[in-house]
Amino acid sequence: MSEGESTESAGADAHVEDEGAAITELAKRRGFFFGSNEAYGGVAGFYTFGPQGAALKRNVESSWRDCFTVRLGNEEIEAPTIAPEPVFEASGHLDGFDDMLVECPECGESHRADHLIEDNTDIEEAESIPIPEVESLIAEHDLHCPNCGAELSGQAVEEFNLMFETSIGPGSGQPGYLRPETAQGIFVEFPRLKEYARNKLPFGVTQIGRAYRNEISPRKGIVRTREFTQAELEQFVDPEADEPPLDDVRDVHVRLYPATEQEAEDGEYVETTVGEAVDDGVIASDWVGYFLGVAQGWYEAIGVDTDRFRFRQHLSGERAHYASDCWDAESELDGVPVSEADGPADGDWNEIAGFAYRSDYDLSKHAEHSDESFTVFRQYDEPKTVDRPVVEPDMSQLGPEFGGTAADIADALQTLAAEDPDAFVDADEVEVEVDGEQYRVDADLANFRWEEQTEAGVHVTPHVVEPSFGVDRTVYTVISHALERDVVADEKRTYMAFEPSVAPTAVGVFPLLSNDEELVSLANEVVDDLRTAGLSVTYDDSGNIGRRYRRQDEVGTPFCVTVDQEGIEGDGPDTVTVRERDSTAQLRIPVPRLAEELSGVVTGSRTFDELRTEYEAVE
RNA sequence: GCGCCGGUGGUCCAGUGGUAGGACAUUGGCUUCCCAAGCCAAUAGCCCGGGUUCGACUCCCGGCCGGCGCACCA
Repeated sequence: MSEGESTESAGADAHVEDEGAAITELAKRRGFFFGSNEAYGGVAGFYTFGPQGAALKRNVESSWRDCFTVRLGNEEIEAPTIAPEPVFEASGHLDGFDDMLVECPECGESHRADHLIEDNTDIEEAESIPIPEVESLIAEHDLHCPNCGAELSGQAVEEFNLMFETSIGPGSGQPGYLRPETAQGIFVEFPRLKEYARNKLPFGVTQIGRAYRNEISPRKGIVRTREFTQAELEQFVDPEADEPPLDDVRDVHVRLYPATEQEAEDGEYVETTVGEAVDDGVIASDWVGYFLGVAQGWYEAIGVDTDRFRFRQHLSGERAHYASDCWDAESELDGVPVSEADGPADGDWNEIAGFAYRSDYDLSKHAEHSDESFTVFRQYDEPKTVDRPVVEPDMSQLGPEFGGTAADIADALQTLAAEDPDAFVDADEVEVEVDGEQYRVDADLANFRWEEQTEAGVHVTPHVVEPSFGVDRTVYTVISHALERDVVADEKRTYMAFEPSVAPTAVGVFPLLSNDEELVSLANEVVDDLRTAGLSVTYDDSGNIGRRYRRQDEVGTPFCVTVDQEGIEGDGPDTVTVRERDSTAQLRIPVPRLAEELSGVVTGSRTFDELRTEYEAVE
């Protein structure tokens, strides 16, 4: 918070004190989300979305789908949440998701054993060392607790895998794991998915689904849980041939926090456009830049406050070794807008999405570990004619001479010809190695020659660009950024300023008087009309009218329809009043027009301000 | 996982070694009302297990849950 700043503006922009507590309280009371299984004491890291929260989340997901699947022309799949062990051996999660913890006997601090070894010895990649060896390494190098200095030698190293393990089938079955990310479900099926894309790059596959991580200590409510929803897009591209439609988002404004600025003393945001950032090399990958632009638009559409939002680049140490560039979308959750912060370090910033250029890492890994091919064939514009070294070993001679190893020797000859064709030229004998043994083969038996071959194209392992969204955190952000307080008719009001398109309920309908049968019956007709039009509608006749408005304000219902006596008098069609949440302004609209007009403002094809020019204001 | 603090109706809190009270919310009635109005009434609670005690929501121990700090967050 900057000094000397005026705090007199107590309007809708004044941010809410202790926002986290306010949201938790509201979430429980109004049914957005709450800790699960409270009847049995609860378990940390699991949350249930109540009626409001589930609807909000559903709308956010559907908006994501519309943006990242439908509008970008991608395909969505739904993979299982459990996969057998080999999948995670290939993906690296079995090793990489393993934490080795050693606890200090004196102060009780837990430390990553592999980090201790890496920090205090010349050993790198200590993560892959087996536990018993790690224990002896700690003793050997006489490692001490970085916190209190106590000796760690002799302490047990505990293994902690962040994946939930299960067994598939009866008895011990085969080991399986709940997926720690949805992405592998797409990568594993790539050989089939590329067929559906008619073997043409680029193409994108999306998935929205649950993922599971057995976090040591889940915190911050819904922001970090053990079961959560991801929305991921895996964009498969030919690294040499494919370019994103960058012009679509070239002018989109973004707030960037590059690694260089994070490392600088007085680092600042770079306020720029996607186009400029890519041109200047601030964003290294044009694909990543493209998706940042698409995402920026989406976040704005679902009501993320751009003044509490940024894209932060991963520092080199944070980045997976195969990822050439990686940016996170981050939202601020403490109620501190960028315009009021002293600098980028201010505020409570949380990762809500990651955008990574993952190269061919994922597909190559699965190609290595499985029997499938994870490539796409790229045809040349014109077939190329090339001279290729060819060997055709004479097996009728090699067989009798080398017995069981003859086939391996033939393979070795093939490899040698491809790698070092000169070894065959003018040679009487060639030497190959099989299982560590050297074999000399008469060059004539190899039948080496140069052959002219026609190549129609190459097999390319696609690179993957991955925008990956945490849905629950996004929902929390939307709630946090929508929370507003103001004063209406001298009464304090709390309301959720959700975008109409994501609001859990679109319209509240009330009869002004609950004991007037005429009003009640028309109100019920209106409810039917609006529901038939596809709107999510709630009916309320309990308590006075102001109370009912406030109930809907608190769950962010953007429009309320009140059926009053005045509207059913006279000769013309019945009319009702429509009240807009944020301004509390009211218009009188004829019932026959109601469904169409409200559908328009809820889906965003019209605005309430447009309606204001067409209909009579109330009061 | 370690440390500190906390856990009382739906929510937010007060309180006591002899089992509890407020505010708001909710429901019904009256009022017939366009922004949490008024009146009457109702529903609803001491996180779990063990110990101490004649008696524990209260004190002690353990667990679970939450907040904060450390660690962790591919």
